[in-house]
Amino acid sequence: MPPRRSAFDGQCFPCLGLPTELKAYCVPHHMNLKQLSKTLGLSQTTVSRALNGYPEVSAATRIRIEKAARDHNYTPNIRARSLATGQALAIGHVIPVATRNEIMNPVFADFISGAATTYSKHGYELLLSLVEDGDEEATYRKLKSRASVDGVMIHSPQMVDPRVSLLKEIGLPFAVHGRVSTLETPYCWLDVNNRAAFRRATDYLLDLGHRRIALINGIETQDFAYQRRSGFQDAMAARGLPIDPALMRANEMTEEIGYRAIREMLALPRPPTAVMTSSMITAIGTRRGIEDAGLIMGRDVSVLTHDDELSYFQNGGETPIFTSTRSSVREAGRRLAEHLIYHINHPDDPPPQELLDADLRVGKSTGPVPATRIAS
Amino acid sequence: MPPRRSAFDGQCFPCLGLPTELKAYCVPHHMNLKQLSKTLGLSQTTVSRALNGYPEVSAATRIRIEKAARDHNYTPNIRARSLATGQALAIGHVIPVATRNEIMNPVFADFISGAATTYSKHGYELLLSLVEDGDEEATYRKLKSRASVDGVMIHSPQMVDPRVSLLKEIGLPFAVHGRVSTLETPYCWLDVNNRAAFRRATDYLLDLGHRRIALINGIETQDFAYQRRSGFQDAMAARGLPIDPALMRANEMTEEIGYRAIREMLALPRPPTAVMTSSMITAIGTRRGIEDAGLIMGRDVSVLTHDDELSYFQNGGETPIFTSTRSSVREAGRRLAEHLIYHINHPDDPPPQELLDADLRVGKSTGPVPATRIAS
DNA sequence: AACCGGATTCAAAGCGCTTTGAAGCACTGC
DNA sequence: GCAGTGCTTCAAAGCGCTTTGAATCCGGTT
Repeated sequence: MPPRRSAFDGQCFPCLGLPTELKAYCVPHHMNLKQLSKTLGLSQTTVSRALNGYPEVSAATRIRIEKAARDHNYTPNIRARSLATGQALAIGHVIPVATRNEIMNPVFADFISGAATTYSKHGYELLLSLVEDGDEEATYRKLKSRASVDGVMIHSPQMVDPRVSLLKEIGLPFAVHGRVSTLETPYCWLDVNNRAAFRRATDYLLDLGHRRIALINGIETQDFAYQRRSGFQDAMAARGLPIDPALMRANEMTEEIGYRAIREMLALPRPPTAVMTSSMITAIGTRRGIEDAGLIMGRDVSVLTHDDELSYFQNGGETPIFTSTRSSVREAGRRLAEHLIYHINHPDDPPPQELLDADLRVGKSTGPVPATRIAS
Repeated sequence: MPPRRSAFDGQCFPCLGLPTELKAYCVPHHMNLKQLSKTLGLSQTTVSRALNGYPEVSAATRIRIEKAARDHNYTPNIRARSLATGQALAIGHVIPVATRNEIMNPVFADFISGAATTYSKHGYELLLSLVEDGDEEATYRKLKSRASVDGVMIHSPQMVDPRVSLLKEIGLPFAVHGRVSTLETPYCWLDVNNRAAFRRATDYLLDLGHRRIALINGIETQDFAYQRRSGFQDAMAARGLPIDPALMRANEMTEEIGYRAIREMLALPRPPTAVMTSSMITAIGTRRGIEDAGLIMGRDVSVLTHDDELSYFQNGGETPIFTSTRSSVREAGRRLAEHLIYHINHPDDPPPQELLDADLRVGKSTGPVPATRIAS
């Protein structure tokens, strides 16, 4: 049996701590609309309208109200507002806490900090739900039935992703960071043109004379990883070149994995002359592997990576270290958040979709095939 | 001028998309209390009480109500509830997004996922605010005046931390993960006994015969780092041993920093025989540095680290790799969240405080001073 | 002088829930 | 037969806000 609580009644936290006989002295420190309008000698309607920017308030009154609001440090109680409007003014991010905690994926961190910028610009809050594997569905349902959020953001979409149909079923608006390629129906997404970007990047390496090109990819049930491999394959196929399975990896994108992969590949009878990786972090491991093998990146082995422009893993300054397909994940967060909010507020419009182009940016990590290997 | 919105009126998102003439057919999919009690032929009062576990409901009625709630998938609208109770049922985490984004600090990730467990157990939500440096104060004030949260969690407390007095001033309950040692007044915190742990750990190394012990610490404006250094110094001083400033570092706790630090120290005329680090991540870098120098960890150089039991950086299995002072940061998150919620609901009680003991766990990374160096 | 219409302002209803204070009910004991 | 007593249940008020529909004001017309 939970303890019984009485309503807030205007008392602030410090006052709640006062002995009972003194509580009467607690004048609410936090102005509410009723107080404010009484102070001003106006109705709540007028004050509310003035502060929300509606036109039917005279200029003089508006100025007076705005000043008073500032002076008394008034901010509308968001819970009350959302009850009245039916909007939660919050966006949910549901993160599975598997063995590998998605929350400290640096891509996630940058994306979310971009999205947060947009949220706060529009007065939305960010609700973070960390859930054990398997509780995800229940969490989405609860978010909906409690009316905790107006919509949710979907991270790391898979090739086949059950979340999309679930959310459509329960009627919770959502936006996908990436895409679910297997899906036909329209939904809100923002993605990088991974396939085209990797095709172009592969072409770039091919033009430099490389033929044995390795791909150290992310796990290929993830949509983006699948797309990148397709782009890679497209480019190779277009020139009628075979792909050596020994030069293809699909795994988590850690430094260590990048290191091991390149070490193993360099130990092959016919090692690659160029490597493409799906993440800066893997690329950094790759560089370490190349150096540890006594080779020089950009001369002996070329490295081309996708660069999410993570704030934590900058790709050099003016002259980038790694040649890369480049697209800011933070910017993606900002933009997709705009789309989601638009989608929430315009349910009748077709859901916003956006495909960003990743530009190819040449750095110091790529160069022509070393003369010694041209034969191979 | 913002678009005008009408209240929710029971329509769900898919129905909002229907052409106007069909909207009337939208029976609210999401049961609310009024509907539910009408269905049951009971008053809202009774239903509410039954579901909230109050005693004044007959057993038979309660069972009937609970069944109906389950059948209709009813969950109370959390916004309405919190308006009525005056509780927000949410906890805020305010994270500064500086150049180095705190959000992807693995310690933060584990702590927050521990805390989230507790939150959801108690029906609280987790509100994440990412703020630019300098906007922190404004954010806390806004959280308070909008009544968005019942309390906030303070991460990475500094030796002198302005957040504590700010929160006391605005009357927002808080809990500190760590402590602010300079502070006298009582507040809610949970900390590891860093000083004692590092003193004991140092003693352990001293007992193994080590005399030249290095400390690769976190930035020492952070309270925990200061405490650890104090513990280290205490132990050295207690045996009348001098500390070589060349063996003390205080920096971010990355792998790279650990690597560089040990490489530099091993290049000294009198290199250390043992190293203490403040984080597993630094320790991993240290190990790499030792190996790259052609030495063997645990034989040539001992390494002792603090182990937060991060899910992402496990310290081996049954037989740990690193000897460590050990305390689960995830467990800390769980417990401190309990404390914060208690504190919020019992403002008259003294704020909960807890000091966890970090146990010393012997692994393979430490051993007696190598014979060749005993002389030094 | 009465009337009109646009510009302002307002009182009241309602969002979905909790909680207060009171009422209904079936017994018990006198 | 009636007040007294628990045990259940209820109607209504209120949380702080938005929004509807109506009222008021005021200068300009008729």
